[in-house]
Amino acid sequence: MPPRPCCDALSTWLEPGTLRALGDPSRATILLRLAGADGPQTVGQLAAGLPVDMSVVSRHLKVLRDVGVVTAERRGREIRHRLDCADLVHMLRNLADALEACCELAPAAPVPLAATTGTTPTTREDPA
Amino acid sequence: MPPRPCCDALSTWLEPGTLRALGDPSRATILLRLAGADGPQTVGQLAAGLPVDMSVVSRHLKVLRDVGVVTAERRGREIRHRLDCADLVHMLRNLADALEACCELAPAAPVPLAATTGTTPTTREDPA
DNA sequence: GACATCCTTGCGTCTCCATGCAAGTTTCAC
DNA sequence: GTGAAACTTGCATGGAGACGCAAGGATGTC
Repeated sequence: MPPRPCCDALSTWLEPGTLRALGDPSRATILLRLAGADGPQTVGQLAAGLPVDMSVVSRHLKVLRDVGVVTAERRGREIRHRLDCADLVHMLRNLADALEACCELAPAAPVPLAATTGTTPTTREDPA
Repeated sequence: MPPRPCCDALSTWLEPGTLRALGDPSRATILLRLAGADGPQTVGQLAAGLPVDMSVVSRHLKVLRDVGVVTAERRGREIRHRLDCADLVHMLRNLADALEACCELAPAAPVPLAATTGTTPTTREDPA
């Protein structure tokens, strides 16, 4: 089978490393706290609200830094962490686009007639 | 700290289970093959091009079905698998939007004016 | 019915990783 | 210098999961 353009894009943007980093519940909680905080957070601040040791939080933050989702800046004794969403948002949107393109090209059943895949099933709905 | 709207959305769309399912290299390969194929693929077809046992592919497909990324349809002896991107694309886009909103609200540097690092900020209503 | 094909599941193994504790490193205060 | 605070890292442990093999359904063919 010839390679498809959508497949190239998909292989580019489907990054198991980044997705796995986001796929851990503890790291997801840390991301949520970083997102909900009023500014950069220290390791101690993040660990204070979590039921795990500070060393665990430190290691999770390293994983998140390694995939570029979090950046850190030394400030005296403290190290202030903040979300760095730009690359991640870019990746997620490109991944979504690539998936959508692939699914539009490969419908469920082999199209028997000129059945256009007209309905774009992008149900936009957000929580309250 | 008070919850922010973007944080609510983020906690809604940051699904560790789905992200973890996508975060395995073998499963990513399976997804790529499903995306690049010309139509629904059987377990045997998918396993044929992978260096793992068919039972492994079968289990990976079950994981992908459980998170709604892949659907299966029995066809005689065979079970035809295909990508089911709609929900995943929806999730990825909402996750990207939520992340972007959070990062716009929490810039790198803390707010200079009248924002002492105390418990001052109570639910700043965001423009977005 | 018997048999083959396609796939799933039970089981044992092995690797990875999340975690906690303790020790080490870096920075600031004195 | 000494000491404290804020993190990081080394080490051990427990659990989850990825894998292969073999046995067990499910379905079609004869």
